Amino acid sequence: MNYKQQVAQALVAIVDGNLTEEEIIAKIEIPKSSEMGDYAFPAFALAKAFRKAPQMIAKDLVEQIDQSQFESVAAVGPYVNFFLNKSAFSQDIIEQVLSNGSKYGASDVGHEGNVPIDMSSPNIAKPISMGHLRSTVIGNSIANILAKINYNPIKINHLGDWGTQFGKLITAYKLWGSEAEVKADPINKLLEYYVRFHKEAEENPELDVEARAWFKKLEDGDEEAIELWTWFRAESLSAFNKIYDMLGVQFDSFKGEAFYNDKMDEVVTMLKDKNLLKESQGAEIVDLEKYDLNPALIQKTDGATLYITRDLAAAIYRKRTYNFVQSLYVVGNEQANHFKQLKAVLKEMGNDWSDDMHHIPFGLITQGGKKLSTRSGRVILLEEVLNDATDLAKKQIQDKNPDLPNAEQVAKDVGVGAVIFHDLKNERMNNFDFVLEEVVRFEGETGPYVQYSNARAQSIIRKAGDVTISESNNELSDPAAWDTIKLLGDFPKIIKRAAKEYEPSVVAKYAIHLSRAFNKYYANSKILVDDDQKLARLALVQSVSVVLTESLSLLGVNAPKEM
RNA sequence: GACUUGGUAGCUCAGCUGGAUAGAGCAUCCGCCUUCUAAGCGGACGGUCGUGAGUUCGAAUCUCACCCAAGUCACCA
Repeated sequence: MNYKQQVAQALVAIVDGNLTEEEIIAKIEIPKSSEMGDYAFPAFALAKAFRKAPQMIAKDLVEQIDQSQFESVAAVGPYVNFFLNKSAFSQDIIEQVLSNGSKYGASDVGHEGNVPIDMSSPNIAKPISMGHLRSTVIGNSIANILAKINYNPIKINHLGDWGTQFGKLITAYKLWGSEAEVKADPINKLLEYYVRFHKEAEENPELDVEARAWFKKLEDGDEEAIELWTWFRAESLSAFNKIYDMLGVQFDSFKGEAFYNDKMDEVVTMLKDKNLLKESQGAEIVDLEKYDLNPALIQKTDGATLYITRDLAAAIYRKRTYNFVQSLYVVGNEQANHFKQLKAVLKEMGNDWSDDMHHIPFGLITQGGKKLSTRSGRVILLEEVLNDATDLAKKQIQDKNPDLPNAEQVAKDVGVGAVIFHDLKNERMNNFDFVLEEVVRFEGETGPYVQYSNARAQSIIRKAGDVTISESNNELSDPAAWDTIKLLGDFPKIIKRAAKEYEPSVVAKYAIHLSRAFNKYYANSKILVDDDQKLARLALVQSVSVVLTESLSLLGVNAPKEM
């Protein structure tokens, strides 16, 4: 960054006032390959002013420029290519990494502002699927990234713990369930009752009547209904927590839909007071025509409230409770319209802070090209995927490194890491078709590849034995190490971009690039040879490990020191 | 039909605010473990960047139109 400015300052002195420093900075680009230089200035922009061919301009600029602070400056076609001083740059970057450690790349963009993040949000009595995985790991990673630039993320698991399905569930349980069964295997049993209910209700509509009655009881605070609901919720939650533990994700709040039950009347009243509610086809709506949106349906014909009413109450509650600077919703793209409506209604109510609410959408996971759905039986259970991945990692360890200490834990780190990384490495919006062999792959652009690179770095440091790696005197001029060093320098910029775009894949891609550069480096250059740059090389290896570990940590992936 | 996403190598995807011969991984084929873990490294093969116009010195990138796929479109969440 300072370096780019250096380049711009050197240029601004010799362009005869035709371009400002800012304009030059905007034009400066980074060549595709470092063989072409570290920064490049295309001379096209000066062609008109100088009335000369860009190639000539580039040549002239190189002759006039003060080259003292660069390794070299060269004209290649219409470009002026700048090569940084490798020794000084490597010393600078390595010092920054080693002195800051895991805090390298941190900044104070957020000023500790609160950012509630609505994420994961599974439904009680249903298993956590691959779809929830996306919301969970994307939300978790965004939280980590925002914390890194000093926001205060608040991870909210907006549980689906209310609704007519509980009437069905209670009915089913009373008919076919048993306490012992549920205790033994809560999610699967509850799901089984639920599925059976749907099947039998097709032939026996009486069941639906019964279910509605039970839900009514629940709403009215009937003791037995509440007791069952509380129990189902607790059982489900403890099953969910098992999976969250595997993923290494913690939440700051589990306030779900039920929590907002007594907060919706206020919303409806507010809407009425502001004359926003209109009657339409027997239901109460908010007209959003001026936003080019469909009307928001606030109250059904039977007076019951809907999803959006609950989300309005939740949004208002979050503003009051956290006074957020941003409020995020990590929810699938298929709900894009809903969030537009939600923000529009809040805006209509006079809440300008609705501009600080952002829907963070993500693409669909399909199987065999088809949408997953609980009802059709196309479910991929996250727990099974994580277990399969861990088992495969275990096999891999037996194969490659049978004497590895702590093999169980490493297998978990690698297996689960592979699954999480696979989900985060591509842009959120991409859809992907679930193929187990793809998700738990350990080679190529994968989590384990990054973990392996870090483990190798750690291994080298171990082998170095009793040496003291210092923050200073790390002037590496070796061209073989150059790409790695430059990538280390990019890390702070990468984090800011990931935060701005709410895009963990930026960090994941970076981790792959750094791993690749480092693997290439140590595969061809021996680190542990006794010469005057040995300590500097070790400092670089240590820096790589610090940044890889931190990158993985931002993604929510562990970085074992040995694997 | 309207709106939202997306359409880059056989497959999965990168490509930052338009710029130098369009890059990875997987798959296929070949080479490298007597030297820091081969979960690695190197090489080969492979692309009219959906199509057609336009803006520009210059377009995968910006504008418009069209084609294709997925998703959404008031009483589920």
